[in-house]
Amino acid sequence: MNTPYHNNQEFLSHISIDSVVFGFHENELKVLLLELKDLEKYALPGGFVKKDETIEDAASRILKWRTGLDEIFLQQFKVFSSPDRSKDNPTIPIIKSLIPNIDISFYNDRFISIGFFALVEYTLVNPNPDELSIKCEWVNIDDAKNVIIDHSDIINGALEALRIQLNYSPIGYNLLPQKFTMPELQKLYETILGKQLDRRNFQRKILSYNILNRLDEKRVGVAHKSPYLYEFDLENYQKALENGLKSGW
Amino acid sequence: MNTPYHNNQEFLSHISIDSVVFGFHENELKVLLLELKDLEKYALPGGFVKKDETIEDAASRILKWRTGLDEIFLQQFKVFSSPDRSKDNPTIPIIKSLIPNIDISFYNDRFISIGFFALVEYTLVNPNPDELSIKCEWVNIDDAKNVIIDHSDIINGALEALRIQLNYSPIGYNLLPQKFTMPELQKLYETILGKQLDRRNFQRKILSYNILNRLDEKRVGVAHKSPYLYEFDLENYQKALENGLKSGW
DNA sequence: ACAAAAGTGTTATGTCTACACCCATGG
DNA sequence: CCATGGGTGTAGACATAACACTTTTGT
Repeated sequence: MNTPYHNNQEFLSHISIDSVVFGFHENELKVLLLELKDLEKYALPGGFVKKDETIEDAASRILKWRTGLDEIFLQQFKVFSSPDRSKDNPTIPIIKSLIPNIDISFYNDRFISIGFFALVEYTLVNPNPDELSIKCEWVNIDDAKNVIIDHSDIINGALEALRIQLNYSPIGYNLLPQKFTMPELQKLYETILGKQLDRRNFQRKILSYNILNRLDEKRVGVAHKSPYLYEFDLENYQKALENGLKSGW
Repeated sequence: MNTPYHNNQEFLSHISIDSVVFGFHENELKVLLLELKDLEKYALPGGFVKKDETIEDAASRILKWRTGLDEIFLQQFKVFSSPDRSKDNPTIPIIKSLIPNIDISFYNDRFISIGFFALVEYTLVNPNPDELSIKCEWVNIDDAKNVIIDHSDIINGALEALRIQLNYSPIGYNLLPQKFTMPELQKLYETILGKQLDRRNFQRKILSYNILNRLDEKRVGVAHKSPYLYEFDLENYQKALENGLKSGW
């Protein structure tokens, strides 16, 4: 079988992409990580840029392979370029042992990595490991610690970018299932921000954007009072994206 | 004389840097552009990344060469990667004609460009052209039109990033001389944002950040009532940078 | 019936907006 | 002395923060 790692001559040298894929499940913010073979370390899903595609197309292609999803919300947020990051990359021995005849010089070069973050609906993802990894799985963001190279910096940078993004666009649409409750949306915000928010003030503020429709349905089978279900009002949601949520200056 | 264009084997292939250097003068927002030889086109100051430096160091080195300034406020904001951007790069013929024996294949490769924006104090800059350009000069941002490749996109992206930055940090420090008046600071904000602001509300908001000291001096020799001079309170300014200006959520 | 969570409302506080007035300066 | 811009203040609209009561559900 041909994998991306064989055909390194179709990629641009020195440039890689690493994506922090965020998902939300059971009130926890998760990140998609690969567990590498023979190491007890994790890595971000990443890859390289083909000679005729944009970095956005590359990130999209890579994540389609990892998650099965088309049309992922993706955003570049920072380039990571420390010269040290290319030293002692623990995936190189794995590649060498798995593909003995490979031209390893491509991987031994210095790489500058473009960081993307992605927002996906947890339940739609089919995590798919590659030949370097034993598994691809969701990890709670607080537990995403034992990672290679500077991937910890990349994760932190992505979270920071996500927090800023929260002030400019209504993030929930990409992370939640179609129907969701107000407390679920609030938990999402609280988890991203890492702080508690007032229930009533949160609801008022979110509703003031006019991007949610309350349905005539409630979440049943849950303990205590049944909360209403909401969905995003796509038309107003698009408008809100164009105008931006905050004025600032 | 040896210039960067000769020694292309010391650079990473496929990766370039383009910087949008903002300055503020006579109530206008300016951008530093190079006028290319034999073309009636302008280009952003840019360059390549050495094999052992970060992109931030590269951007800093390149701008030191162009402006004479150390310690420039610099921030990466976006990577530009359209495959088309490497076709018909009008600087390649110039390089070829100026340096006949050069290995042009480096420049003929596809380049992905990392966009930075820089904020500098206009009066401190000594614009310095390179061998490809007849001059390096300040151009009003509205007149920065006749530029090569996608440099127009890069300028627009930088301006957008600067506008967002305005909500997170007090920009004026890097763009204004040490002493300045409130109307000057306001004009800077108005120019960046492209809209008028209320004089009194602006002053109140800026002062509420507690990052300015009003001096016992006024600008003299100017028509009408003499405005007070202000300077940044560096201690509080640093604090404000750490905490961020806006809470948002 | 009770505990726990959800729906809804109120009040105080602060921030933003839109103005009006007086003052100083150069012409 | 006057036109122009700068310094300062204030009232209303609006947003935010803090908090209380009622309702619904599963147990």
